Amino acid sequence: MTGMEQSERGRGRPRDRAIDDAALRAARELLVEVGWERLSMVAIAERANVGRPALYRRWPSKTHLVFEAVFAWQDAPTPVLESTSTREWVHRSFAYTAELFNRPEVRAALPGLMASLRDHPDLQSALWKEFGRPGVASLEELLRAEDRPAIDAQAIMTLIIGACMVTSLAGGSPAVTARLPELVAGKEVEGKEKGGGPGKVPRPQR
Amino acid sequence: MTGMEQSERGRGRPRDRAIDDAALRAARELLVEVGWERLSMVAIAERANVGRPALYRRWPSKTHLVFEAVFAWQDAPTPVLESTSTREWVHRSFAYTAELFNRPEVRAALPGLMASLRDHPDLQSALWKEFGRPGVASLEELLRAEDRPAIDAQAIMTLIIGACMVTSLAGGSPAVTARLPELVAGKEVEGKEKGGGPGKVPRPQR
Amino acid sequence: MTGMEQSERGRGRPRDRAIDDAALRAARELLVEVGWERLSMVAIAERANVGRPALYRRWPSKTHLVFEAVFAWQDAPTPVLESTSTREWVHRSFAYTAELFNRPEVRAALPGLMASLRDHPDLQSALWKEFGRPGVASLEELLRAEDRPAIDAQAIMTLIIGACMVTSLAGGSPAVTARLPELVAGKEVEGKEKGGGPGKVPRPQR
Amino acid sequence: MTGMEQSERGRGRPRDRAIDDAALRAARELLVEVGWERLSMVAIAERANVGRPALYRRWPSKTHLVFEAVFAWQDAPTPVLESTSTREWVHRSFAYTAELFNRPEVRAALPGLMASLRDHPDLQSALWKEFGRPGVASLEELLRAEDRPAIDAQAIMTLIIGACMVTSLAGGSPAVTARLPELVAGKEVEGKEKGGGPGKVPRPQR
DNA sequence: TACTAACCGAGACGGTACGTCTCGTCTTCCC
DNA sequence: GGGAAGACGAGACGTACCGTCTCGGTTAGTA
Repeated sequence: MTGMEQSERGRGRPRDRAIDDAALRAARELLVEVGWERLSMVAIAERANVGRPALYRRWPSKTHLVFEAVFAWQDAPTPVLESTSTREWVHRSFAYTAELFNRPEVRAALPGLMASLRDHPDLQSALWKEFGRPGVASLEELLRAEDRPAIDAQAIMTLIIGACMVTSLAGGSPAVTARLPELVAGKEVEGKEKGGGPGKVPRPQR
Repeated sequence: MTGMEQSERGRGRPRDRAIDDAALRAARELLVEVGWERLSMVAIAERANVGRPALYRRWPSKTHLVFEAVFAWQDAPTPVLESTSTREWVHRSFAYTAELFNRPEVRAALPGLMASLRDHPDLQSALWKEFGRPGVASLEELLRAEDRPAIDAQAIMTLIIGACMVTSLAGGSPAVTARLPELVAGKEVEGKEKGGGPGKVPRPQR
Repeated sequence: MTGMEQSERGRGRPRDRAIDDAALRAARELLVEVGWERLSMVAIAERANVGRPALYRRWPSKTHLVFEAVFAWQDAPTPVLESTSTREWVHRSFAYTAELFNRPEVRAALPGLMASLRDHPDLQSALWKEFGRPGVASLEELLRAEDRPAIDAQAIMTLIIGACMVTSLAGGSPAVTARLPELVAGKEVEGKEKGGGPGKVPRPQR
Repeated sequence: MTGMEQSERGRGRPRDRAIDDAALRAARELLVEVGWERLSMVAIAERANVGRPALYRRWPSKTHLVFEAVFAWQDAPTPVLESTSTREWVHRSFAYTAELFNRPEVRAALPGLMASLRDHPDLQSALWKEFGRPGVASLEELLRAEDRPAIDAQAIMTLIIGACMVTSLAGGSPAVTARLPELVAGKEVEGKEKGGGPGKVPRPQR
């Protein structure tokens, strides 16, 4: 925030912000339409009505562009789930996470995200802190109130995210998907189940 | 007809199984060395001392080849886990799956493979049929013996695979990893959920 | 053992002569249909209902097969042209040669023939002796009778063959083609032309 | 008509003419060294230090490239022969064409080129238009001045090209070759065939 | 107002992988 | 042993994309 931006900025024609937006938008659209593998820079440039060098002036590679397109676009940062029990928390979290991972743009971006997670351990910890933290904190409280170890919070989160990821990427019958929350919520399966609450076993449809 | 279907089998020179093995081995090695992105069919063919057409005769695309290479269904088709209870089955399956997903070649291939799954629906169903099937069958029996719905078998498999995938790619502390099997196996298996304990009534927190 | 002919001839199954014929016929047909460049052994084998190895057992390469197909199939060796003047001889020879070079199988085979002529000087002299000799001899007589050098016989032959070759391979309007014999016959263009004899300018037909 | 057609020219990076030259030169060299059959686009690209796409950007096929390479229309587009009579024109044209068809690269390429002509009709017409056209126009003038039909221009060109092609590929004694121009030029050119002159009876030369 | 640096689209460049094709050989079963 | 089927290594084909580089032309801000 010093005065650097003056000598950096004013020389020559400034970059057209509209190109950034058009490119990112085009990348998101194409990601959904053709997938990560068949996404090409030339296609992005054409859809955005932009020259290819304009893209490379802004992002050093296709990967960088797509990553910004997907992740610098968070309209709603992980809502904190208000719940009164672990069971409820798990069901709500499952619903939210499943919806998130089944958005077409997330489905398209997931593999790339995972590849970068694997290759950049710093992103791994960042992910857990940023993405998981708020929800996990509230879950930990619930667990403590139920005399269960706080470490289960992250484990439950892992199960939920993993299951939603697999379902999103490799498919999975609705009957199976419907059983997942109950299995993770676990425990009082027979204790409270009777009353037809949220734990009611959904009818398999196929 | 005269039984022509018999003569259909032995016609022409049979394929050399050694080529299958050499190609799969080369794919695994290269996957670890250069990663999915820079893995090419010509490199596989060269390392395996094999012509490129011989590869395309066996696998319709790079994805199919790598898919088979990393999951190696041929020599050890997902060992059937002999267990006496759901709990034991889950623990064993977790151990096996975690080991599988932490092999370097699987870690290298997984994201790219998942990106390609979108374009190869046949692999999507193959994943479930070939990979999960044998173990799931034995699990279903155990579940039936414990009066639990058979559909849980696939759901449990989903939880295990998903959790191992997340752990493999996004990291995860050993303390968390160690809790996963227990959470999936559930607690009521042997003690039938004694009483009082954590299962009683969830107290509202906040 | 007794006679050598036994060990040479009688061992194993004798080759099927019908395969030779079918292959050569298929090669000729395909040559006409798709041309020398796109002619492939697999196509010949398929059309002849024959395995590819059976072809390689008989001919060491595609070139050998096609050459035999084209040249071991001469049904009528260069007819000797009986004429009473150089002019008449030239016109008749042009008609015959043009017809020959416009046969589809000759058009298809010509380039290959020329390539082998270029590469095998012995074929060159053989060609002139076998193909040109009979006609050239009669032309030399006619020339001598008209007080022209005998060497012109070969030169005239060269002009006729060359012109027909160019016309056959690269096309050429009928109006042009029709003028060729007159130009080669030369000389008495205005002297004897009047009487509407064979020198009359043919009408272009298309 | 606002002059937009002007701005059409300079768009994008202009093609590097040095690449055209390097590719054509490489094609000529390789043609002489390995022949038409074993000439490959990749070999041309390598020798010319050029990417393969750069070749396909310029020529739609190997045939087109070699066609241009051997006839080299670009730097010396069939020199117009300035002559004062048909006779002189024919002699000069024979000399030029004979030299052209005896260049090693032309001898190497001709048969393969002719085989490919069948599949590339555009080259067939190009051959007549680009190769024969300029000279034929000047010849037509000469013919008109001598009261001969203009159509003979193309016919004479056909005779010259054909004779040179045959001589180049199938050989031919020098004595025969030397007579060719005289036969095509005809004798009546200057003396109008009347009597005595050189047109009377051709003296045997050698 | 004029200069000038950085932008812009179009498109050529070298490099490289793709998946297909054909060649000539080799290998297996069947006759 | 001949014959058909078909796999094999080698390698060319033509296409697509990557990331870089020229082009000629535009668009600010500074002089």
